[in-house]
Amino acid sequence: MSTITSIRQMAADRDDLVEDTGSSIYERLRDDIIHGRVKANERLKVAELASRMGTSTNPVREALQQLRGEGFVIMTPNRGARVRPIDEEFVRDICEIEVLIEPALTRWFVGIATQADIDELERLQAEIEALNFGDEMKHSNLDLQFHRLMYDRHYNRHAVDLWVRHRHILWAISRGFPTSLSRQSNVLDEHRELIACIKAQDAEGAARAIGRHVEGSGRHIIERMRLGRHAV
Amino acid sequence: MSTITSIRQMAADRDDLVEDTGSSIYERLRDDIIHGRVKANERLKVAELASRMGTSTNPVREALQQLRGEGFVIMTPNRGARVRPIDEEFVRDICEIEVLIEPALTRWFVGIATQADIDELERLQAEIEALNFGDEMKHSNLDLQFHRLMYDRHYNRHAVDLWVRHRHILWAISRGFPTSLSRQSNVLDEHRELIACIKAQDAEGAARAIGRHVEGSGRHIIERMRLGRHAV
DNA sequence: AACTTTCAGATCGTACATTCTTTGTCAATA
DNA sequence: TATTGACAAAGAATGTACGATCTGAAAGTT
Repeated sequence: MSTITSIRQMAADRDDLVEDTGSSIYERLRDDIIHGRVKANERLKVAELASRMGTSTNPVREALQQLRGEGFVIMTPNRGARVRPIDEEFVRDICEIEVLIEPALTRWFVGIATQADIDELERLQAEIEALNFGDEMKHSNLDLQFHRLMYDRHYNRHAVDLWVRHRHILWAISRGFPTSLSRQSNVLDEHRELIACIKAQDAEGAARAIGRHVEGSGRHIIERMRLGRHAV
Repeated sequence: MSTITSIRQMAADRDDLVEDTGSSIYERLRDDIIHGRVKANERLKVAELASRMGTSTNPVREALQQLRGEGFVIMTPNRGARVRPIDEEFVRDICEIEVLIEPALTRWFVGIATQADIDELERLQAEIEALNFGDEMKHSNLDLQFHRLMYDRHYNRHAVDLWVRHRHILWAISRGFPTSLSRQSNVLDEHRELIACIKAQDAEGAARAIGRHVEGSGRHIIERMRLGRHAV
């Protein structure tokens, strides 16, 4: 037993110098694409990436295939992979889809919400307001919990998965961007209105509120992208 | 060398009875999953698949990664891939998403449609009616052209890609299933109503029509799945 | 009975071979 | 002389083979 753990430890130590923070090749590549560290439509050469990542070509190839499945790279036969541009259009497209999906998920939630759910939403909202955008990471987590509480029990797993993926992407893009004061107050307002509608069993109102929420969030991200072009 | 070719030949011969029409490994795997030829949650072993496909393991691995990106298989580290169940729920989930997306795409199309577009739609519709569901493949192609004409120029490439993917999946599932007479007439009616709304510049009406179209199509596929559970 | 050891089966990583694309050079022609 | 075409060689993607590592379960040991 001790031998096994020591071997594992050695492997971990050996990789520390290449800074392998548990992040897989897939995640590193995706992050590079989302944050624009690789230019749009740039060609991704397997051998080059492999040497950069400190591995052989196979893991890179598989990561690229996965990214292709998710639409982050575009592959043409015998001609390799190119990065799909992650620009304002991309964000707008995703947000427009979410403007369609999230209201539907929310409408359904209004029908099944219990008092306990509402209490939990208000508790999270109170925590968010108390934090007041002090810690980006914590806020993001609370916000995630807030929306997850509404969507996680939905029967349409496919739609929820889509939402999760889109949220990951948007979060990765907007990470590091500061949230404007105006957007901050809007976020709080929209959450409060959402809770009020759920309390009043007003499904349509809740749907409209979440629609505005998503749209405002998207607009804010796009504005930030236009300003600070990757303040990594 | 001759040994290798003979081995390949053997593998090819063995698979000829499963019809190897030059289709890629990815497509074959995806087809197997969509058509339920591999059971839900079944484990997919690369070596086994490789020999079945008559190739080495690497192409299979990459195909699996791509399928993972698209959500058809679920992979856990060092533990391989499992099949994501493709059942009525899956179809319902996809259709519900399309019920949200396609009306939005259609609404936009009404705003940019030219007389030439309408003429082309009517031409395609006339062809569809003339064919009258005689040739499944031809009908599918015409129907694809019909909807593609409306969606292809949309600015939201992400939404259109999603539509294309979903349509491929649904088509793969419903291939081989006969279309009931009632559904046939409904399809024609819905197309006609759609064209009428576009002519009249009635965006909302067109959106409602396409919504009913998608919903009816989904319902029909699910009914067929319930009936012919193994008409492979 | 619980824990450890062992081993087969499968995944993951590396190295190499093959095939296709692309690029650059050189000669032939207008 | 400039342009085009063929052709060779480099570059890169795809496929094959094999070794290393991990998992799961069945054996044996205390």
